[in-house]
Amino acid sequence: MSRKQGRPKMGHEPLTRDRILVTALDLVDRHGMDALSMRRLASELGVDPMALYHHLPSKSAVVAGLVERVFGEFHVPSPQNATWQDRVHAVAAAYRDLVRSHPNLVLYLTTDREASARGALEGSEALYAALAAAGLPPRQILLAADVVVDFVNGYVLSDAAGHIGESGERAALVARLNESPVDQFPTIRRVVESLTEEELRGDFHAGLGIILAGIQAMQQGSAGQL
Amino acid sequence: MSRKQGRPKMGHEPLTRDRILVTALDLVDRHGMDALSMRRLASELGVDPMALYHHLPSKSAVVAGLVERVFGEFHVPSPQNATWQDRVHAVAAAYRDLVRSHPNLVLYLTTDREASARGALEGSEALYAALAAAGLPPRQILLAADVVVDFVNGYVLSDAAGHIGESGERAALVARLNESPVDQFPTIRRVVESLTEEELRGDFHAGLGIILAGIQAMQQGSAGQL
DNA sequence: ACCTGAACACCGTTCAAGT
DNA sequence: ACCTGAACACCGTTCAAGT
Repeated sequence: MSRKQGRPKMGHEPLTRDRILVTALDLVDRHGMDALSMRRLASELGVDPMALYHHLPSKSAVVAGLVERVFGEFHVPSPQNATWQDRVHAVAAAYRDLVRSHPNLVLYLTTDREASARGALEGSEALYAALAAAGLPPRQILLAADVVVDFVNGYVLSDAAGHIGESGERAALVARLNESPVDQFPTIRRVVESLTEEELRGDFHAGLGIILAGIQAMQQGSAGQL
Repeated sequence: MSRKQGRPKMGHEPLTRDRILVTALDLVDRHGMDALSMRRLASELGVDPMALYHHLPSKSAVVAGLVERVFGEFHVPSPQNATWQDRVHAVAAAYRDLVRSHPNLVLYLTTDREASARGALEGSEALYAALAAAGLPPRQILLAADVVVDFVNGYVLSDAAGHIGESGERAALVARLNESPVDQFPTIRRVVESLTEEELRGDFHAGLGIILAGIQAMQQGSAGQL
């Protein structure tokens, strides 16, 4: 009688928005965004596709719900006795790890402002507070925070794209480099050839460190003008 | 007899990969990614949907072709008598403008390494050369370039998302801030309330300036260690 | 070689109907 | 109130057939 394998669930537990989103997130984590369809999601829940529409108005609402849920898991660290630099590193790393835990959702996590706003506020507050502790005036806090956020979003996007496509971070670029005439792109060639595999890897905290040094330079520059 | 309005084209000019991509890019620029389907693209060209498959193997090949085409238009500026900082600003701004000219494609432009690799090489060479001119050793060139690239990608993504969704850059965040209890997010509140509308806007070159200051600090720090 | 048309296996969503 | 089932207007892609 059972049309599907071992699932003991008989469809008894009531369908809820939450149960739908949990299943959808699992589906996306396991099989990617392309696997997320209302029909497949419904069949995963053992339910008629149209039943979903009583809890979520559309597919895009499902995706927004996923982003919201994931950002709900974003618990911002606030290390004690830490420099403002360490606090920025901690928030940024927590965000990077959050996105890494759902790499198939990265495009939506970094892009859907509306759905991520609630969770993003907590991260922003921690970031702004760290920059305020560094002694920056409001306008510089805003500028500095934007740089950090844009960098981190760019990083996680490139990080996740590397995981989704099988090629390592720089593989596609190096492949094209090797296809090109040897007299082209001399600087890239020199850099790539003088570094080991290990040194070619990106470094999140090193990159962030450059930005924090720049923030410090900006702050000291403007303090000098006072 | 004519089923469509005014189009004088009779389907005479032969279907080519290039003609397909030009039409596809126009479709995406005008109506967004969702409007790009093989069937609609074919009807735009006055042709049977399956005709497309003789020139491009799949829809994803069409999208990759678009990315490739757009990056083909990426002509990297190399200003004369410019500081290395100005050269980085120029390359970054050219890339930003390129993406801005096709905002509906931003997700694919920033994400599809494979299709963008050819065009990205020219930008990278200019960037690496500028950083080499700044006196950085290879490993630092790589790290610094990654920071610049990740920042710029994060920026254009957020910039384009602002244009696609109608809300201005920070609108969603401020909206949620106003919905929240007034004792929450004190630092964000203080920053947002002390700035004018104008000062709340992001600033691409200011952000990039912070990063360049950080690069300079890193370089001087390591030079001091020699 | 290039284009067509029917067909297959999917989509998201609306609407009327069931309990 | 919540779920169902048929139906509509789409998809991408395969395959056999036309010229």
